[in-house]
Order: sequence, then structure tokens, then C-alpha cells
Amino acid sequence: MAKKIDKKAAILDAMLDLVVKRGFHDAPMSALARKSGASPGVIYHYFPSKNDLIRALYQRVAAVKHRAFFEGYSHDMSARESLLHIWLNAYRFYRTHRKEARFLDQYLSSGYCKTSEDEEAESADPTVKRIMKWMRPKKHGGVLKDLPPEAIDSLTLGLAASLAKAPKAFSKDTLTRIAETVWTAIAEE
Amino acid sequence: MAKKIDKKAAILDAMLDLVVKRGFHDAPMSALARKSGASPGVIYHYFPSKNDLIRALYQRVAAVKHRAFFEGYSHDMSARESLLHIWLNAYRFYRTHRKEARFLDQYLSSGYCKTSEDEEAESADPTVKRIMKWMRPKKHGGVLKDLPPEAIDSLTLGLAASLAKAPKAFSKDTLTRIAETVWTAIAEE
DNA sequence: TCGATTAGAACGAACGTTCGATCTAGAAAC
DNA sequence: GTTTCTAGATCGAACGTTCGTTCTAATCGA
Repeated sequence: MAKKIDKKAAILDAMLDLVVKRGFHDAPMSALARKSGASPGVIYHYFPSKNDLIRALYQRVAAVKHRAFFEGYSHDMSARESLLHIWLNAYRFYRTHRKEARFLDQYLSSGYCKTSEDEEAESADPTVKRIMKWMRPKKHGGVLKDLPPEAIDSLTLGLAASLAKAPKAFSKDTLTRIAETVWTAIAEE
Repeated sequence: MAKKIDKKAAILDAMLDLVVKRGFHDAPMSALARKSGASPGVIYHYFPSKNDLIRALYQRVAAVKHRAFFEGYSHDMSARESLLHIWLNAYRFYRTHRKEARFLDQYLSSGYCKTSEDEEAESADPTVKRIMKWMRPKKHGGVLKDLPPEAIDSLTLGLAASLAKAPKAFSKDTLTRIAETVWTAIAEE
């Protein structure tokens, strides 16, 4: 049983490496077999096809990301506290999971698989729902300026992802300062 | 001569469509030949390899983008005016060139080709140089808050790109308001 | 007629996938 | 305790397909 899980994980790990190092267009099953130490046959024992494998990898990565974003979050935080907390979590995740970050970038822009279902699953999460109640313009019951949701997203999580790509890590002080700048830019009042 | 250019352009157009619709991993030369109306032989008459073709496409797209960003820009604009102007240009470009935007996303995150040379060529442009003198923290001679360059980029052009991906277009008023919000967020004073 | 341009058949290599053989570990039977 | 059975895990050669690319012969414009 342990063997089973290990091999499956090893295959996904190897595919993550492969996609990050060589790109979707150059990640053949032969290389995956070599890298993961699993024969082609065994890969197809665990995954019905290459597409399913990559989608499974995406789901694993997305789950890790989701957990990381909400780590330490509690429901009694104010909207401002929530945003600052999750924003720092996001930066930390992208910073400590650079391979995963690069994979997500590539997966989401490649159209490799449909993403609509994935997004629906994400937004069905009760914690996400709760936060989304605040993260919208004041006139819709939230606490933010009247900005389009894409702007909110880009100014917060998009910024965290961009900062994480910088060669050097930023200090917690710098990050907090940036997060507060962002908060004042998007919050009403 | 006109024929020659037309055919070459038709090939690049078809590849753009193909990559946007099916992704880098599923854009074979056979499909390109069908779509562009050029036989494989002709394609290899104009481009030495698939890699070169895609890189040529990237350069064409990047050039269009560069031109669009600086359209109407003049050297006597203030830093604030420059940013607002270029920001609106960027939004308009991403909005009216959605295929190109999707291609750039994919190309840049796929690691299909080395991008270092391309970036160097970009930053060698005298107009870009001039603007970059202003777009940096005050303590380095610019007019901005002390934010990392990645933050500046994400908060300005990254935001424009994100907004352009929204299903509906935003009015010029809304956009100007957003641009001004961004300016106050990143400018010193 | 001659060089440039083109179409499309053809190439070897590499692709994703399949398949029968083999191995392994633990349950069942005695 | 030993043997038998079995279901899943594993392997790697092989399959048919499709890939990127090349080649040859036909066509075109001068």
C-alpha cells in the first residue's frame, strides 16, 4: 500500500520537474518513465492517459496551494487582517514552491485541460465563500472600493505571485509594508 | 515580393491561431500547413525550423505590442502622464489583441525559447530607457515609493493585462479612475 | 530556358499507449 | 509451518500513429 502511493507520487513529482524544466511541449512519457523510475506500463497502471496524469498533478498542486493560502486563517479575523494574512501566505507559498508556481502558470495559460470545473470546485469551498463576502465593493456588501474583481485579484494575489518570482526574497517587514499599501489602495475609506 | 510577404504572414497568423486555440503542445506543423494554406515545404522555405518560426512569431507580436504601448507617447509628458498614457495603451492593446495576449502568456511561461536576448533588446530601446529613469524609487532618482520593480510592474502592466482578460470591456472613465488609484498607490507623496 | 517557388509524398525518429510476462506479498488451505 | 493461490504492481518490448523535416518533381515568372 505504501509502495503504491510512493510510486504514484514519484510519477507526479517527476512530471512536475519535467514540465517546469522543459515545458509542456517537451515532456514526453519516455522521459517521465526514466525520471520517475517507473516503467511506461506502470504509469498507465496508475493514470489512464497523459492528460489525466497532468490533470491529477494540477489538482494535487492546487490542493497544496489552497491549504497554504488559508493556513492559520481564522474566521474571527477582520477583512483587513484576513487579506494581510492570506496575502503573506500566498507570497510564502509561491516563494517556497517555485516549481509549483511555474507549473500553475504554465498549466493555466496552456489550455492543456479545461479549467472551468476546477474553478467551480474552488469557489464552492465554504472558507472561500466567506472571504468573498468581504472582498467585493462596498456597494455590494463588501468593504472595498468599487473596482472590478479582476483588479482586486491582480492587485493582491497577482502581486504576491509576481513578487515571489524576484530573485531575492523580501523581508517580512517589506512585505507587510507592501501589503498595507495594497490594502489602502483597494479598501474603501 | 508581395506574395512572399503575404505567405510568410499567413503562416505566422495560422500559427498564432493554432497556439491560442490548441496550445503549444498541440500545434503540429501538419495542422499549420492545413490552416495556413502553405505546404510543409513552403513553411520550411521561409523558416529553418519550428522553433525559429515560433520565435519569429514572438518577435512579431512583441513588436506590435511595443508599438501599441508607446503610441501617442511624447517625451514632454510628466511621469504621471506617461504612466497613465502607457497604462491605457496597454489595456487597449491587450483588449484588442486577445489572441496576441494569450500567445504571449503562453510563450513566456512555457520556456519554449530563451527570453534573455529578447528582454535585452527590449530594454535597449531609448524610449524605454527614458521612462525607466522615472519609474523607480525616489531614492534612486525616480518618483515612486520604495517598492521592488516587480511590484511596480505587476501593479501597472500586470493589472492592465488582468483587466483586459475580463469578459466585458471597461469604460474609459472606469479605467482612468483605476489608473489614478494605481498612481496614488505607487507614487511618492 | 533557368532559377526561384511550390506541392505533397516520403523519411526516420519519437510519440502516447498497449500488452503479455514476471514479480511480490499476503491470505487461504492443509 | 509450509505450500498454494491470487490480485495487484511492475517491467520493457512492441504497436500504430504522428511528429518535424527533407526531397523530388512539377510549376511559375522572367
